[in-house]
Amino acid sequence: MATERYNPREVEPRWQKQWTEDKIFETQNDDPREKYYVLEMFPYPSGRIHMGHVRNYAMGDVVARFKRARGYNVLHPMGWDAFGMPAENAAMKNKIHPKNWTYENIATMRGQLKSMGLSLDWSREFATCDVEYYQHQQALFIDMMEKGLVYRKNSKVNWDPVDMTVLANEQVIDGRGWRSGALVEQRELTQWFFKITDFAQDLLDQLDHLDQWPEKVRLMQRNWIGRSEGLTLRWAVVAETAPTGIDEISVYTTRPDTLFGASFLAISADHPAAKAAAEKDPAIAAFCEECQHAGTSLAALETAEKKGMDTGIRVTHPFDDNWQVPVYIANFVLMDYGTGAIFGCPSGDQRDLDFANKYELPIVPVVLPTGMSEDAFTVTTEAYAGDGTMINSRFLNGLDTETAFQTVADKLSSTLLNGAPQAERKVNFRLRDWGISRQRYWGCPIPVIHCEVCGVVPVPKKDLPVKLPDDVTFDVPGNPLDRHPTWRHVGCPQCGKPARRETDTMDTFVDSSWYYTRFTAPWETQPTDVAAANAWLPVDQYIGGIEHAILHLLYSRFFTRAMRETGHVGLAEPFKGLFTQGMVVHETYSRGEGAQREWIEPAQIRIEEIDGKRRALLLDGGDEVAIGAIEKMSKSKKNVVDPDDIIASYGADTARFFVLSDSPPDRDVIWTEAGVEGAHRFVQRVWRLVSESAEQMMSVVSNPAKEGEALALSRAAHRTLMQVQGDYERLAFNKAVARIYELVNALAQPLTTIAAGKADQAMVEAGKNAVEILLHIIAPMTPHLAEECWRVLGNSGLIAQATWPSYDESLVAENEITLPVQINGKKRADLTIARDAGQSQIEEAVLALDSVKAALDGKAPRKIIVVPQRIVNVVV
RNA sequence: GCGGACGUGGCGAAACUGGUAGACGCAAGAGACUUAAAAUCUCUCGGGCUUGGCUCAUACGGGUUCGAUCCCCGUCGUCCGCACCA
Repeated sequence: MATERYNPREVEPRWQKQWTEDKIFETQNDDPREKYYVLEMFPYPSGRIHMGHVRNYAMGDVVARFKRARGYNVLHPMGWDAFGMPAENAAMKNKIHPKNWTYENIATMRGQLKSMGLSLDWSREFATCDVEYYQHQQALFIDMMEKGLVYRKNSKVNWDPVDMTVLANEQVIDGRGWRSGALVEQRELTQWFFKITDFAQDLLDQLDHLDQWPEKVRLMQRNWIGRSEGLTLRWAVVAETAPTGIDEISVYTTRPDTLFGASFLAISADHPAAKAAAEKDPAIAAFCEECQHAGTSLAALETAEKKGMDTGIRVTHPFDDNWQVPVYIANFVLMDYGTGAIFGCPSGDQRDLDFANKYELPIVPVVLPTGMSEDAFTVTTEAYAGDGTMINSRFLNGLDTETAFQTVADKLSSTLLNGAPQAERKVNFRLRDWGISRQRYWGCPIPVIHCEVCGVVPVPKKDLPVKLPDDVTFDVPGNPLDRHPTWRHVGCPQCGKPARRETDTMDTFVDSSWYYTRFTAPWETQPTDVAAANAWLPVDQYIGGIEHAILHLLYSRFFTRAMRETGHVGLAEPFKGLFTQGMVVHETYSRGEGAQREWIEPAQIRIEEIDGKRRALLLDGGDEVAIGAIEKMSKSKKNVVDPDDIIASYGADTARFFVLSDSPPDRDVIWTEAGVEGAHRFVQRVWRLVSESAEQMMSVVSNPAKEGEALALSRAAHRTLMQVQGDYERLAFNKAVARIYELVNALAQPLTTIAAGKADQAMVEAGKNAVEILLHIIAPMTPHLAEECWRVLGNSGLIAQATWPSYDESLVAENEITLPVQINGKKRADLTIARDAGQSQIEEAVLALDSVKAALDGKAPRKIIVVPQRIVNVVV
C-alpha cells in the first residue's frame, strides 16, 4: 500500500511518448464530429520558451483537452512566426546565418513545448520562413495585386543612415535608431501598401458582432480605426496672394457649424501650397525644413510648441467674398490626415485658441453653451468644444450645432467654386493603409520585378516561389538582397529584357495574418483548401497577449477579407472568440544604486522572513539585496524563471497548474517559489491519495452514493464536476483550481479510510466514482498526473481520450436548503427548510425563530422579503 | 489632452453581476508524529470589544434600496490604450 513519491521526471516523458505513438492529437479533416478550433498565438523562435509561453499554451491546452473530452473534433496546431529582425541581428553579431539561427531555435523550443505535454497536432507544424509557407504568401500577394488591394506609393519613412534601413515607429527612440543610435532621417521611399482602408467601415461595423472578444480590444480597434464625419471644404485663394499653381485650398473639418468663428487656415509643411510659398520665400522654406526635422518621439511631441508662419496667402470666406482669412503653415498639421489643411476656430478648439493667442488672431465665440447668457460668455484662454446654440454666425444664429452643421453642409454642397461643389460631406478614418515594405533580408520576398520597359510586373505564379538566396553576407549594413551579385538580376516576364527583382521583403505581420488559415490544410498545394478553411474557420478560441490587440488582430481581420475577395476563404472574421491573457510577473532583486545597480536572478536568492519582514539573501555569501517592484519577466531585470528549470525540478504538471491557479487568466500572475511549491504539493497529494487507495478500489464498480455516509462525498464530486465544467467553458481556470482543491480536501478523509481497508462497499464505490471525476476534471490541467492515476486505478485506455463524465442531477440539487435570515438587512440567523417550501411556509418558519421573535418583541413585522433560494429579510 | 479599466485581509483572490463579504491558495502561528529534519496530519488566522455574542470593515464622501463589493453622483489613487487626427 505504501507508494513512492510521484516522480514527474519518469512519468511525464512516458505518457508523452504514449500520446505521440498513438497519434491521439492528430486531427482529421474528415472527422464527422462537430469542429472546435483552439489556437494560441504562435511563438517567435527567439531561442527558448519563457513563462509567458507556458501560461499561454497551458490555457489553450486546457481548452483543447476539455473540448476533446466533450466530444468535439478539436484542431489545436502549432507553428513558428519565424521571420524578423532578431535573426539578422544575430547574424551580424554572431556570424551565424539567419536561417540556421532560426531553425536551431525552433528545434530547441519545439523540444521545450513537447516537454510541457501539450495536446498539439504536430503533424501540421510549419514555420513562416519555410519556402513551403511563404511561396503561398507570394501567391496571395499577386492575387491581391490583381484585385487592386496592393499598390505602391511614395511615403515618408524613418531612415536609419547607419544601419541603412527603414525603421518602424516603435524602433525610433528619442529620434534615434534603436540599434545604431544614429539620428533618424525622414526619407521619401517608394513602398508597397495593402489597402486596409478599403475595409475601414466594415472592420469597424463588424466589431459590434464580435461578442466573444474583450470589450477593451474592440474599443481599442474602434479608436484605432477612428471614424469621423465631416466636410471637405474648398477655400478660394485671393489671386494677388496666390503662389504659382495654387488657386484654392481644401480643408477637412468635423465642425462646419463653427465656420463663422474661423480666423485662419493652417496647412502642413508638406502641403503643396506650403512648398509653392517656400519657393518664393527663404524664410518660409527654412520654417518648413524645421517642421520636417522636428522629433517624432513621444517626448518631443508632448512638449513641442505650437508654431506657425504666415505664408502671405489669403483665402476668401465661403460665405463672404469680402472676408479674407490668412493662411499659416503650422507644425501641428499632418499631411496624411484629411487634406493636410484645416481652418482654425479659436473659440471652439483649444489648440486653435493657443495658436490664435500666440499670433494675435481674432477669437469669435460662435457656440453658446446651453444655459448660459450671451453677455456672460467669453473665450480667452479656454475653448468651448461642446454643443450649444449658434451665436455671432449670421444666418446660423439661434440654431443648435447639429442643425447648423447640416445647414452649412447643404448650402456649400450646392454652391459652386471653380465649377465644382464648394463642399462635400466626407467620412474620414484615422486608419492608414498598411505599409509592408521592409529593407531586410529575413522576410518573405515581395514577388514583383521592375522592368524599365514594362514597369512593375508581378512574378508569374508558375515562377513562384521567389526564394531567398542562402549565400548572403551581413558584414556591412543594409539589405543583403540589394548587394547580392546575381539574385536581383532577372529577365522581365513580359518582354524578356534584363530587369531587376524587388529587394524589399514583407513586414512579418503579413506572415502572421493568415497562418491560422494555413493550419486547416498545411499540405495543400494552393494557399488554402477552401473547403477545409471554411469548415474549420473561424477559430473558436484564440488566446494570446493583449499587446496584439490592435496590429496583429486588425491585420488578420483585413487579410481574411482580402482572402475572401481573392477566393481563398469564404468568411470575413477569422476569430470568433478571443481571450487576452495576462503576463507572468516576478519580483526584482538588485543591489547598488543608479548606474552601479546590479540586477540579480531569482535563482541566486533565498527569501527569509526576519522579524516579520521578507528579506532576500544571496545564496552565495548570504548578503542581503533589495527586493524591488514586481514586473514583467525580462532579461534586463533578470527576474526570469526558466521553464526548463521548473519542469526539471517539479514537472510540467506543476508548472501548468501553477500558472493557471491564483490569478484570473486575464490578469497578471505573480510567479513565486512558494506558489510553485504549493502547486507541487497538490500534485503529490493527489497522487498519494489516489495511489494509496487504488488497490481497494480497483476491483469495485464506480458508483455514486445516493444515501448514507458516502452521500456527502458523491454530492461534493458531482457538484464540483458541474462547476468546473462551467469554469472551463468560461476560461475561469483559477476558479476551477479553487473548486478542485475543495474537492480534494473533501476526498482526503474518505480515501484515507478506504486505503486503510476500513470503508464499506458503498463508500469504496462512491470513492472510486469521486476519484474518477477528480481525474477527469484535473486531466486538462495536469494531464500526466491524471493519466498515471487513471492507470493505477486499473484502466487500460488513456484518460486523454476518455469522454467527459456527466453529473447526476439528483446529487447536484439539494433537498434542503439553508437560507440566511436577515433582520433589517443584517444576518441574524439561518433557516434550514425544504427546497420547495412555499412563501408562506418560509414566513411562518422565520417568525418562529428565536432571534426574530426577540427582534419583533411581540409586534408584527413591517415586511418580510423572501428571495427564493437565496435569502429572507425581515423588516421591523 | 482624449478614451478605458481597476481599487476587497499580511499577499494572490472568491462572492452565481443587488442577497450570509473573504471560498480556495500562499505566508504566518500553535500542536501531533519523529532522536532530529523534511514530508504528512490537526487547529488558529480582517479590526475592535464587555469574546458561546456584539460591533466596525470591500480606496474615500454622498445617494438609490428591505438589502450595495456590485447601481448612480463626486473625490483620491493605480494601471492600460491613443495621442497635434482638425
